[in-house]
Amino acid sequence: MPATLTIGQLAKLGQVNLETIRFYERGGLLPEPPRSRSGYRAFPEGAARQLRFIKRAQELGFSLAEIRQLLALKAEPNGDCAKVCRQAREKLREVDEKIQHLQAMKRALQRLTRACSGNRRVSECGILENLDREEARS
Amino acid sequence: MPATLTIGQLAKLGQVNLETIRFYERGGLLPEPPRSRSGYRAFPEGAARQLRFIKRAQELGFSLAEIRQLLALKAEPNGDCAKVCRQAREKLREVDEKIQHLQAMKRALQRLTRACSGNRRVSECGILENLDREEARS
DNA sequence: CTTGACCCCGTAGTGTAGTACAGGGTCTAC
DNA sequence: GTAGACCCTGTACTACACTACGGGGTCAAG
Repeated sequence: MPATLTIGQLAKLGQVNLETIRFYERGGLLPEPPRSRSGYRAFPEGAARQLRFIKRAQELGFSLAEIRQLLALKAEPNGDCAKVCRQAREKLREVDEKIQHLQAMKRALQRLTRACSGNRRVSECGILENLDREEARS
Repeated sequence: MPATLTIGQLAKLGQVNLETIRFYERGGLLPEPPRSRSGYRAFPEGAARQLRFIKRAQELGFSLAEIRQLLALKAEPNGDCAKVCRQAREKLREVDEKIQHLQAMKRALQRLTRACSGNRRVSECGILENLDREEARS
């Protein structure tokens, strides 16, 4: 087992498309790896860790731009982690906001589905009437 | 006060960009309006209602493609509204799923922010460690 | 020594929902 | 009669995160 990975091996390991690796490299999310004589990328084991970091941060709702920032902070040898914490708290706030918003949508949709008996003609459909009405949604 | 609206008037009334109106027209969300001799669009009052319908459905989480379907159902004179209700219930389910997903993200972020005292160096940052770890998030 | 799997690069396309712009015509008021 | 506000068309651009493709080079097995 070699100490380095080809792009295809890294992609398989990280469960991502091979093009995604190149895309991340172009975007500065993965460092440019050394190359073999023939120009093939030879990723160190650390690349798999970094890829995992990216995927995990994504699952938490961080955009690639934000992940770039996190990686930059991580790379500063003597930086303190306060900025990282601030990022995480800010993201938490954003996620919370999205939840609030979706819950409002959910309540409105519940009202609508209750307004619908399901067997009337569209001309008397409570849902369509609601969306059509002059006033704000009731 | 004329019985018809110019595109600019409709845009102002509906609080959308004028280009959005043309975009909706191209996408079949607003019917092509009659034109003046000089080729200006002359929207009937109903266009403002339809625009409101679109915006309201959007607020509920419907995509433009779904709204196109709703409008088609609405236009069928003798259709029944069961399909509309199914759409609404399906959307409710989707919204609920998104909420679940975001709540999982929220919990994970809360764990992370608790793991961070805020004054350590990045090399000991609980958040970065967590994102970096081999195993699934704890 | 050829076949097939893999890799390279650069460019272009996907989907969603718009937004902007260039290069013109029209309409209203002064 | 001309300035300024409005309208027309078609095309291209935005953001986001990829994904695909064309045209080539490389590498290991048989």
